Formats: sequence, structure tokens, C-alpha cells
Amino acid sequence: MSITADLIRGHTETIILAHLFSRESYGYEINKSIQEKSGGKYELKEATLYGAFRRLEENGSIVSFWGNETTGARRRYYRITEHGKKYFLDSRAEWEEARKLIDKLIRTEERGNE
Amino acid sequence: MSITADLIRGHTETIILAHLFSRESYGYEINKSIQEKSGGKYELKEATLYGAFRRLEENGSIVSFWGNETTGARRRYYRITEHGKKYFLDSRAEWEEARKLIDKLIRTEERGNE
DNA sequence: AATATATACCTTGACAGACGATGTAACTCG
DNA sequence: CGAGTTACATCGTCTGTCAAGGTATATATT
Repeated sequence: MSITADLIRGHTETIILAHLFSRESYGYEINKSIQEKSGGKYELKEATLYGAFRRLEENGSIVSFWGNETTGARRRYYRITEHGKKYFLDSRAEWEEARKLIDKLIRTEERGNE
Repeated sequence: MSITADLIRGHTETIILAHLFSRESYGYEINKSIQEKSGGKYELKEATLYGAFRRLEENGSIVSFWGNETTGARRRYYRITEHGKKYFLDSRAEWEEARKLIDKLIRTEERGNE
């Protein structure tokens, strides 16, 4: 893991919702997918993941239900709600703005000769 | 303030160091400058700012000293150290990586017909 | 002379998100 | 049958942020 979690902090819910925006899924799969997409550089810790699920369900962004697996471990599936979709799009827009701002704020002024 | 601090969280120190990278400065000025650069959309709270100064000084990234103002309120100036410069450049590189990763992770897969 | 505003510093207590550690349980493979 | 994988879940701790409060000097207004 080379990406420190401090930098991701605050984006966990958005990342999860992005996933559920495309298709319903379950915790373990979401986490594996994030690991793959990050090339192994980042993984959500389980406590973080399930904590985020709880918050998202509490605020009505997702709903959960047990899958009917007949083999293997049981899975709790999550599905994004309409409210969750809106919340996600808002969060993503906020991210775009924050990204621009941080880029601006951590740019050093090595131009200074005009 | 439209940018929530949760999204900036973890970048406060980097933002401060970016500022001190260009020139030595003091708390109040740094904060004002951030407000201006953000177009009023973001400001560091003072408790956050001074907390960050304390951490940065503790880990040797900055040194501080009282200015010799003969008028107005006294100022505590901060100067970035060599260690601080390295820390800043590392942090900025981490940000670049984290930014790419988050962009990737919150992108929805609306392409899916090939 | 009192009041307000701006500059400038600083601390305390509380909160929220992230994490390490730990636990449960079912299946799989050698 | 023991080790590894899949899969869920919680508890206590740590850390960064913030609201609220405080100190002090200088200038402008009333």
C-alpha cells in the first residue's frame, strides 16, 4: 500500500457509491475491485468499509439485503437508491472542485520574473 | 465556504508548506492568502492552522521565530527547512498519485458495449 | 472615552472517520 | 484435518478538524 489513507479520507463513501452506481455488489467484491483498480496500491480496511456502509444505509443512499447463495459464504448485497445517486453525483462534483482547489494551493510560485 | 474541509483533510500541511516554499510567512497571512486563492470558497480554521504549524515544527519541517514588528500585533514567522522541502515535494507527489487514483475510482463505467 | 473592527496569536474539548485487532462462520484444497 | 479463502462484523484507539473561547495591539468611529 503506497497511497496513505489520509489522502483518501473523505472519499470512501463516494468511491463505494461509484461502484454501486454501475451495479449492485457486496463488500468483499467492492474491496477487491478497488485493490485491482489501484494496482494494489490501495485497499479499504474492512472496518472502514463496513463503517461506510452503515453510514450510507443510515442516510438512505443504499439499501442492503442478504443474497441467496447456496454455496460459499453468505453475502450482504448493497444497491444504490435514487437518493444515493444524487448524493454520489453531488459528491463527485464537490471532488472536482476540491481537486482544482488543492492543485492551485499546492502549486509553488516559481514563476516570478515578469 | 462551499468546499467542505473533509475533502481538504490531509492536505493542510502540504498547502502550508507550498506557501512557505516560496517565501517565509506568518499564520494570519497564510490563511488570508488561502482564502483569496480559493475565491473565498475555503478557509483554514485557526485551530487547524496552528495545530498544523505545531506538527510541522515538531517533525522538523519548519522553524519559527518572532518577527520584530514595531507596530501592530506581533507575528510569529515560519520558515521551511531542507527537510520540509523534501517532505513537501514527497507530499505533492503523493497527492498527484492519490488524485489519479481517486479519479479512477469514482469514475462510473457508462461504457459497457463492446 | 467608549465601541467596533482588523490584525495576530493560541488552547481546550468534542467529534467523526480510519484503522489495528479480533471474532464469527462456511467452504475448498491438499 | 489443518490451512487458506471468502465474507461479514465490532471494539477501542488515534488523528485531524472545528466551535468556542481567550489574549493583545492598533485604528477608526461615535
